[in-house]
Amino acid sequence: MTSKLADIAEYTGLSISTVSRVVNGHTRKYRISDKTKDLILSAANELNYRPNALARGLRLKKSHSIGLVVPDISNPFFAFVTRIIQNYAHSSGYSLIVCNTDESIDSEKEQIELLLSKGVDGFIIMPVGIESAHIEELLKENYPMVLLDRCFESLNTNSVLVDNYMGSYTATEHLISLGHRDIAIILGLKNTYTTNERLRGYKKALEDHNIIVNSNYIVGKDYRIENGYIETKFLLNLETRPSAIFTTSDLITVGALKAIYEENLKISEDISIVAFDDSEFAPFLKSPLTAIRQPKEIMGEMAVKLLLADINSNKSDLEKSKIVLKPKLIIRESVSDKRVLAVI
Amino acid sequence: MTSKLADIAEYTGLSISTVSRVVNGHTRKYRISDKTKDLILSAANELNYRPNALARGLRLKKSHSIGLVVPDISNPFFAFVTRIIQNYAHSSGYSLIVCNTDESIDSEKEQIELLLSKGVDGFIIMPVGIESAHIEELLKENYPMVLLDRCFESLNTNSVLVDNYMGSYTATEHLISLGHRDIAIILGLKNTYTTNERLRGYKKALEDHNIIVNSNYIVGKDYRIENGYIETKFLLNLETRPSAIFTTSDLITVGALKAIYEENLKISEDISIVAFDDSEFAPFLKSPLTAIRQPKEIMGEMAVKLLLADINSNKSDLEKSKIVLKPKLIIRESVSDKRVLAVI
DNA sequence: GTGAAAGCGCTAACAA
DNA sequence: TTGTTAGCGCTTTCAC
Repeated sequence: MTSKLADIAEYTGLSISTVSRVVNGHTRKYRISDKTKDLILSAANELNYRPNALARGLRLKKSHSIGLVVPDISNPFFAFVTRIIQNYAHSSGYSLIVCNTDESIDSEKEQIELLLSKGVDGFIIMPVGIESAHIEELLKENYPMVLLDRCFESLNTNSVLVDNYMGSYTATEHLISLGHRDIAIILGLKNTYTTNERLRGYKKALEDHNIIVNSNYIVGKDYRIENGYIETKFLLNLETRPSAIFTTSDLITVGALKAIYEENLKISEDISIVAFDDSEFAPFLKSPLTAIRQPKEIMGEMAVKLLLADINSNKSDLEKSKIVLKPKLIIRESVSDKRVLAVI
Repeated sequence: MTSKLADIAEYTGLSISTVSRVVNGHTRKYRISDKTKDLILSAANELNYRPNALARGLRLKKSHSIGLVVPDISNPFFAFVTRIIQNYAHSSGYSLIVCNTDESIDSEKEQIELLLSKGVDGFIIMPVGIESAHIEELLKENYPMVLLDRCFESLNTNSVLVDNYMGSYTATEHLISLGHRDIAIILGLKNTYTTNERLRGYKKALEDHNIIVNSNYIVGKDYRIENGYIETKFLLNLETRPSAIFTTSDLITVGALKAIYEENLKISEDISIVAFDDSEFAPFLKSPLTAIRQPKEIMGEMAVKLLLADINSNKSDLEKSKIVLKPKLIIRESVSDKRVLAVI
């Protein structure tokens, strides 16, 4: 049903090369006559011609597709960013091959290898973050790449990040400013740049306000709902229960909510909460959630922009850009004002 | 840095064909000696061999990738289903090329064309639904395909659906059973199978309980938050305001919530709501949301399963499967019991 | 057991 | 202004 260049060539009595030139719009460059051009174009239409991207990619060593590696595409944050990336990439003529790693480093390596096989022109990676050797490899071989949302301190890569340190500092300081001193933090995946930065911001805010860091209040190990649930359960049953919890990712927040309501506690009244990552639903929760909002659309667009620049630059020694965006505290009602209570 | 078959052939002094046979695991079939096999395998490793999927695909006319066409990947429902599909496809040896249509039929046609160019082995499509000619085309040319979440009455395709009629009937009947008679429905995209079915279920439930259908109460035109917001605003300001609203998709629900709280109304007390599509956040909303839950994981897995069966069947006259799954009503607290109020 | 060679559909350097 | 041809990396038939 679908035809190839040779079919059109035969049909029109012209050569394959001429047909190729016309269907690729190189008519000017090769000074193809209008007659020939029209003939070929209508034949292409007639014969239902569809270019074969595999053949084209093989020949040109360009597939016009980019590989997206994401930890969990069902997580609202990643889902949103993925949509932005898809849209922007598509409008720039690139398709997206999407790979989910489920936060597994082995899966991540495997997926990258696969994408390499598929001949993607570049990568946008939201890495698991606990290991970087395979990313370094990519870097050494000069594959166009940008790291998104998470990066490695030790690696000089293109990256688009949110200022995790600042976001975390702001969130913690907000709590402190409302009189909280017993503040817990539930962290995501250990030993990653993102987690380290968020922890650093938390600690620094406490220290700056002369609050001693309580290691019992620093918990968590990954980004799943269960982690949020378990750690919140733990915190709520501590002898000296914290007055506030800082959840460092949206799925952790869901787990925390689950645990809090299960314990029949009221948010704000009994326990305050501030979340990293804002959600569409945040304003409509029982206790509208005070949250750190990340500029998701900008992150997505910026990542594609950077990647395309990288792809289209021939110099391998192109400067790498590290773009850090500022998150924003959205104050709602999930944090109690302990100062008022003290006065009463 | 990366090598090809010819490099290994040269390195080992063997021929390209032998190398190909070994790296593809056809050693038995061709009775390759163990010595040769080991030699080649270690050379492949040494030289960092990576198969070129483009060349392979060109030769075999199989790309081991499948095209996923989705209306809005940032919508939690689609995001979740996409993750399931990605995981299952990957574990079956297939990559996913993901295309977002933003509910635009033109975009959908374009994306399908593009996927065809890329030589995908099959399609999983969640179609916009207002037009089917391009899908029919695919069908005629015998491309493996399954329609997911939405389908066309007129087309005999593989499809995995939720029983929209029943879900809608159940939701509406639930409202009626609690004494509601003025029930509005906010619909998604017009003239699509899904919307028609949901409307049909709503109407039938009303009719079965001798409630006259009020056309003022049937509103909505697409799946965006704004649609939910605008239509809810409209409904709430009607002279005879409905006592309950049935929102037929999760983004519509978000918009409805926004409008309701903006009008300073209390859910349940002032206005009841039941939603099609359950959300992680639903239990933690100000008014925990009564919702119709769709079996998302099953839908995703089933779609891949069906597609792989289609891909691997050589007979073009393979029976098409239409799988209809049952949704489930999750009762929470967003619907008031009007019967009690009447008694009081 | 292994190799030579054709060809998948396309592009571009070179020729005319 | 158009055509001839080599070759991208791979699989597989046919030959030995």
